[in-house]
Amino acid sequence: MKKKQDFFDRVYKLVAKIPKGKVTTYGLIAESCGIKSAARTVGWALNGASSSNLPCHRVVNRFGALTGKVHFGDPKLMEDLLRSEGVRFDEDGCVEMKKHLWIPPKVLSKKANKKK
DNA sequence: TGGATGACCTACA
DNA sequence: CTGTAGGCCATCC
Repeated sequence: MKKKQDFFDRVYKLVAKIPKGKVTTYGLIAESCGIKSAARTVGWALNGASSSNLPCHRVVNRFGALTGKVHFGDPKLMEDLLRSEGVRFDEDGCVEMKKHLWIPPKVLSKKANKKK
């Protein structure tokens, strides 16, 4: 059962590669891992990331809302971190994905090749 | 081994 | 267009 560990590793690496001041979504991470249908599992991966040095605060849901802020221990800390990086928040408490949404190169190539 | 849960997303009515 | 239901993958008990 080391393969599943590999899945986690993918998410960890991706999250760790997220540029500063940018945010990504679970769906994109899941797709980058090869399974867009496993967006939920991605959240689980981050669940363990909460205990790691990974910038899980850069990972948000499709709406750009900090869904896992509670798992950080300090919701305001998540906002503060993103704000510190230059990320702007909406009045709804969502991140400006239009300006800070970061998409993994793999997905970018795939989508580009897929001719959306 | 099997059932239940989870920081989600997509599809259909 | 809005709302509801289902599904997918992995981990935990």
